[in-house]
Amino acid sequence: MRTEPETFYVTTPIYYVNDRPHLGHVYSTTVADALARYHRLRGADTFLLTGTDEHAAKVVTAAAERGLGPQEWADRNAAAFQEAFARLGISNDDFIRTSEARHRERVTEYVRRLLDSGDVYLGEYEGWYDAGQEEYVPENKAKEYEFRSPINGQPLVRKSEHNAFFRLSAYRDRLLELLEAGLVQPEARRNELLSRVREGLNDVPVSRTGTQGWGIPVPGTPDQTIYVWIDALMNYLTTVDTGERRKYWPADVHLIAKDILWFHGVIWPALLLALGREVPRCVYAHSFWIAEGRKMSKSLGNFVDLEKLDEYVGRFSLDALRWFLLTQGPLGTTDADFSEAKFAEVYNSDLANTLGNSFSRVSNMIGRYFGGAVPEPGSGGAGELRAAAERCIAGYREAMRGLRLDEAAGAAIELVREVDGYVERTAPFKLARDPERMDEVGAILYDCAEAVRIASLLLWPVLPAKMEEVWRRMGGEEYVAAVADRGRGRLEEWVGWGGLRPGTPVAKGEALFPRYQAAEVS
RNA sequence: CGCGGGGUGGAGCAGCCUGGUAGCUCGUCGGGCUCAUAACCCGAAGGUCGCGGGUUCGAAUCCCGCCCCCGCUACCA
Repeated sequence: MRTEPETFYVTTPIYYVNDRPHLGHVYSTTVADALARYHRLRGADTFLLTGTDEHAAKVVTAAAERGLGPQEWADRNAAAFQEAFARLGISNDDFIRTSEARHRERVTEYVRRLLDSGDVYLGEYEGWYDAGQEEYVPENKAKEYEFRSPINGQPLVRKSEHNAFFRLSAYRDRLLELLEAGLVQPEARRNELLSRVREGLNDVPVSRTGTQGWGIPVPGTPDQTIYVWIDALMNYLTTVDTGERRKYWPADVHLIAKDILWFHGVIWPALLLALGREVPRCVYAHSFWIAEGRKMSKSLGNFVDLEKLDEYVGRFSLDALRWFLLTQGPLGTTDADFSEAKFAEVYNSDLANTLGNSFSRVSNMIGRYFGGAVPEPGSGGAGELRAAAERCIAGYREAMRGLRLDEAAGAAIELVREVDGYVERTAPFKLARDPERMDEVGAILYDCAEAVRIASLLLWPVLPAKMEEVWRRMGGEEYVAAVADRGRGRLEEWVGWGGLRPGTPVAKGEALFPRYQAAEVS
């Protein structure tokens, strides 16, 4: 027996505070939320972290354009993320902002330690500088653009400055070991990093100058600021590096998108090695959403923004949005398309026709034939639905272990489909015409209701509000109470066959997911 | 240039590592049922598995070459 409860720590990227929240942010965060909910449901001591990355140089300029100080501007935008996530029911346990004292203090401490150990050293950085953009252009990119600014075509100049460097090169072999052991997922992403790391690693500059006081100073070298990326990565550790929370480290999953894989799969683990801290168990990089078949970009102006998402929530419900994101999203290596037609199709097929309708027909029959109370199970022992439930639970568990949320949801919905097939084959509505056979009808409906109950538990991480509604309608107040306010459940015990008590009142209620009829265009 | 991923019925995907009936969801067509949200159940049509070679008794699967799309590589999760 365990004495300490098992912990589960999952993070989202911290979001660039100059951005307005959009589908990408919502997706990463929703995936992390569903994972966190699953682990809470099964009883793990879970910590879900999200937040904002605020020390970029462009924050200063964006703020200045609006006549604000960087902190003020960051405050406003961070609030927009917090509000958005609250409205979307995200169950984060904390929200870290890199401009907060708790973060700044610990980052300073980590960097001081790295300076002491020699993993960070002062040196000279020389490279191709784009004066117009006030930034260095990487060697290969500079070459590609024939040593002219990719933005305005002006010649790049050779420039050098004093910088702090991180001795990344020293960690090549240990990084390879970690990657080979499966640190990064999915496999395709891991292979990308493996081949790049095998080619060799350079030490990387980890400080900047001229940040106008915005950022975290390098200890002992106050004219230097810690490079925003390094500062940002450390959030995952700073937030839980306290007496109370240290039990959560190392993180079980850093959930990210593929564009920031290099920092999370290589630089961050190396920094942790240098700090003598454990590395995360998994860095999971998902792919991107495209919108209506086209890449989302600022130039096309086709970002699926919060307003658009709110519109979907209004039309289909928040859980429906979660369902679409989590079952159709780009968790794997290919990008996924966010399209209205696809959304409506998936909604009707999975949620209205299968899940909602199945709950509806089962609860209706219990109402009609048994006065709305769960009948007695059959004496001959549960039949095929029990076997189906056990199979689906096993598939679900396995999928969750591999972070395959779509597959986990699929396993749960499969159980609901089994209920439909079972009702069709056994036809309780026909048997019920014969008063002699009501025991038989009861046995069938008990199994159906029990399978629905089990499916609702499995589906909760993805569809929390709607499944809680199901629980309220069929005597699951215990579950509702347990998971309220980030509470923990006992999934393994709850999904055991026979948990549903005969006599429990079952209410049919309003349709859980009303069928969606697209507006007719004539 | 290089490295990585992908190309499978109308759509979206699985299968490929560990060769041997091409599977799932949706859509289409036909039938059934009536407890249910015009839902549910059964059946059918529809695929030269990007192209060309090769290995093999046998290739979607292994090997070689080629074509196209995507990522690393403005902006972006």
